[in-house]
Amino acid sequence: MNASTARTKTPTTRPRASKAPARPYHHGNLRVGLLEAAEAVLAERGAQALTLRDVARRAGVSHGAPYHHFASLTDLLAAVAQRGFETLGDAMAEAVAVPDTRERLLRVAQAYVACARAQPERFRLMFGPLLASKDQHPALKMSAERSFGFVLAAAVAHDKKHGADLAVAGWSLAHGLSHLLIDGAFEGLPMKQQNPETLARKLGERIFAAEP
Amino acid sequence: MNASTARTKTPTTRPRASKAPARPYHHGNLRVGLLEAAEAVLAERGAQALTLRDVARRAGVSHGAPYHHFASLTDLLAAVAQRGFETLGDAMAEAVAVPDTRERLLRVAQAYVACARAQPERFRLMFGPLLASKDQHPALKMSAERSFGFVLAAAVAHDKKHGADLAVAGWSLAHGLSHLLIDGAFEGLPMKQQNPETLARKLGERIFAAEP
DNA sequence: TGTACATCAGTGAACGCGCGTTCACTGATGTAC
DNA sequence: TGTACATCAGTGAACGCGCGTTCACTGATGTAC
Repeated sequence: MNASTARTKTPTTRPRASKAPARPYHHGNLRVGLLEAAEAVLAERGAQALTLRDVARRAGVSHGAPYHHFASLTDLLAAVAQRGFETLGDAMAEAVAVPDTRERLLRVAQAYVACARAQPERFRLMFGPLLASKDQHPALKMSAERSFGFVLAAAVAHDKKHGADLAVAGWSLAHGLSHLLIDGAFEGLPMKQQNPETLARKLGERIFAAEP
Repeated sequence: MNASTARTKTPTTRPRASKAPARPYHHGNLRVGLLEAAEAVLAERGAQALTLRDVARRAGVSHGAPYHHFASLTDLLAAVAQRGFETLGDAMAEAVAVPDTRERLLRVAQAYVACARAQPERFRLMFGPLLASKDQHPALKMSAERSFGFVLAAAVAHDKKHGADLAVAGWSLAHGLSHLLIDGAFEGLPMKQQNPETLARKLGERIFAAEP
């Protein structure tokens, strides 16, 4: 209802010597606008309830407009997931900037869990079946591999010999913990309430002691 | 294809003096038939591509028939997920039947991963967002809690003091590993190819050593 | 053993719905001269 | 600075589609007598 109101107050044609048009014919940066709208819808309703038309509506644009920027709904979703992996990768890059290799890994796990908790539905999308075939989305695949690279590198730096095992263990732990947390699986459990990222770190510590 | 063949061999309707009717009017056990059809469709296409009409088709029945057994599509899916948790719970019950508490936990982890790998799409459904609100499906919730109970009990039996932590760590590890395995996330990684359940056990061992 | 009848478990036509996608179009913008 | 024109980025009507669900119906089954 306020969308139409907002539109009414503007002449739109001939912006020249008039006020700033609230709704220009051209969006300006619709690609990004759509991605942001998609993230908003995603957070509200989840990936399976997300439709192209919803996203277009949210971006304040007709439902045909997105096709000038994305070939299909799946393409849009892949782009959203890609942004998610970029965010995750950036968080990991920051987490890794610490000298102690053990601390590095613990912080990577923390960052992983924090990312999942910050945008649960996006996290689900990133790893969900909707985009299971990442080969069809090379840019998405690259962003995902970048994130995974941080985990592996940190693990190898800590333990050259068992690096791969350590990486898989830590990654699985962080991944599983993230999923279970956002699913609320621990809610009925007899656990002292604690900050999830602290929990991630505490559980992560269990993984190191196995070194021979 | 063999379903119709199998059905052919049974008379059912007025077996009186005629040939065997290939398609009796009544299915006999449609509820179970629908669940099995749903599992087949699920395995082939995944949960988001699964439709009630598909399932009915697969079960060899009109698309209105399921409503005599399930109130809605969601109800059907919940029932499928419930069966999944029952299977998982049974596998855990078996895994747990071993005296050594440490071995017990390792075997629970193995069972968890095996269950996920046996029916990946069902696993996704069980933990996916489609049935996120388990409160609306009490039977599903109970089956799920039964499985989780095995993990917790095994962990507490091994370490009364840190049982909850151990349970959460092991459960997260198994859950994450399962997810990543069925997503094929490790495929491009420099890991020696190994049996996933063996991997589960190996990683699980890392978790114990942290005891003070 | 036979008959009447209530109940159960199917059928298949119909409903409205919102979706993804296409298309001819038009308004806005940028560039060449 | 002005004009012509190609190109870009929107609009909104239209398409066909398959979906979940409902409903009046009918065939099959079981039970009471």
